[in-house]
Amino acid sequence: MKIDPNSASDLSAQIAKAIRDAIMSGQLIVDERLPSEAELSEQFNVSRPTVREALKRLGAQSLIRTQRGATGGAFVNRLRFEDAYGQQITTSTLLLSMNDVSFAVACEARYALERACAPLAAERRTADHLATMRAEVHRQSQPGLTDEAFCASDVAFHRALVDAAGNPVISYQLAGAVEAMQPLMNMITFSARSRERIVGIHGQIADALAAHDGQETDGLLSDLALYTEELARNVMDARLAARQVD
Amino acid sequence: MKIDPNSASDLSAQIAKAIRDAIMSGQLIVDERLPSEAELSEQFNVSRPTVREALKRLGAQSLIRTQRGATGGAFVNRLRFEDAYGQQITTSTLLLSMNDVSFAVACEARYALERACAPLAAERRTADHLATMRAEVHRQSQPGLTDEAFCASDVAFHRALVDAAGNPVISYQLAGAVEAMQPLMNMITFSARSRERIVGIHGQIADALAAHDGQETDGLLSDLALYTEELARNVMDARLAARQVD
DNA sequence: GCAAAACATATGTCAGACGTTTAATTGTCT
DNA sequence: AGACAATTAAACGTCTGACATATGTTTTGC
Repeated sequence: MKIDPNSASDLSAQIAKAIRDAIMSGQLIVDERLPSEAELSEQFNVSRPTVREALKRLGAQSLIRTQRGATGGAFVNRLRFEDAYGQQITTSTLLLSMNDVSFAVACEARYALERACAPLAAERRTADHLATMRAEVHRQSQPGLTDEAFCASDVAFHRALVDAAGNPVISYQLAGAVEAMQPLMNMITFSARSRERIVGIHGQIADALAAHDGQETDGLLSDLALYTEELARNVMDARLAARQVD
Repeated sequence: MKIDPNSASDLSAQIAKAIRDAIMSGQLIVDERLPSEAELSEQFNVSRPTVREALKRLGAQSLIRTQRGATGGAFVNRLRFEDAYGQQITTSTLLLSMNDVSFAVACEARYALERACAPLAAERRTADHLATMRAEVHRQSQPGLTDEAFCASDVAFHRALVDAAGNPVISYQLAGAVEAMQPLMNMITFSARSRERIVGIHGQIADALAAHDGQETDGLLSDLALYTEELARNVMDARLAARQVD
């Protein structure tokens, strides 16, 4: 682990990279303790604040955790799927909001990926997953629900569907696609009729999964995708019309 | 943007969270300049090093960039898909290596998601995508290629397939799933016969995409998934047998 | 009028110090 | 001897103040 003091980039960035590489190449293993900040600053020939900045960078990526106290220090973190979810969602959300990704593109991605786990979910769904989905369907059917609460429940429903596939890698990858859609969905105002239709499809999806029918699930998701895009198109058209009146 | 000095967590973590929330909620927009470090340290009532640690955390997530000099400072970064790829791949790779994810689970996830973009890729593939895939097929068929080079070419082939779907959100989400498989694949020793079979399927996939045949593509990916898992199983069995002889 | 020098501003880095947390050690009392 | 309390030491968390460096702006000099 060495750094180049003459390089253009920041020292703290170089140090962070050196340690990150050591972790990814297996030179540093899970739960291993890094040298103390004082020792690292000696090794790299930099000051302690610089080392600390590097460690904070790694901490932000959940690559290390720090403990205070006598036996404290920085430890290589076992990166858990749950930890990674948050980052994945943050990043996905920002990517969509900062890159003018159209609703259609985001929606296509979400449903394409979600349909990919339909057969697995149909095969492996547990009673727990079904119960979660039924509960969300029930919540969605209650009148007086705000649009935002409706969307949140929608997300919860679809996450249960994805989790039902029983593959943590898939759940992780799709967390971003599903959750990042929520801010976009929140722009839609759901009429009582459109809610009814969506909740109806959700119920049918739960039924299909209960019957272990992957093809039916896939078809229903396809319907839902088409309907969601239609709703979004209507909203956009209405806005465009309103703007032209101004 | 306020922080609680009595909270259990670090001040720098709180400050980072406050700024991150401001970015995600739209209070800070792309390319907007944050107050200088000195100003922030006054606002939050902390020292400059503490502010700097917070900024480094955000920098590690590509949420901000910093510039030195007179008109320098920290700016809200436009998060681009390309920037996010790297983080996505790093995180996915570490998740697989640190959580005892079996080859079968990772493989299932990868092909399930990849098959999801088969119909889109078949519809939208450009001549460019086809050319890239053909070139990789050609490289893979050359004798004398190391196993690692073969795997790298395999990844390049599949990325071209994913990109052919023409949906940046899908490309981003799958970058992790596809690239993170490479270290796992590298553990497999590819015999001449198994390479021949894989390259054959790759060629057929390119043909199917050229013919805009999504269903055929999907079926071929399914075949490839099954064969890859079979290869991995053989490797595992061989290792197990070798260990029992010891 | 224009080029070069000086200036102002902001980040990057350093040095040293003090506070706080935590575990291990030591010491004392029962 | 054993249990509990006090001390100590190690490490991170934070602060202060300073200097170095990069860079845009202004002023100066010709």
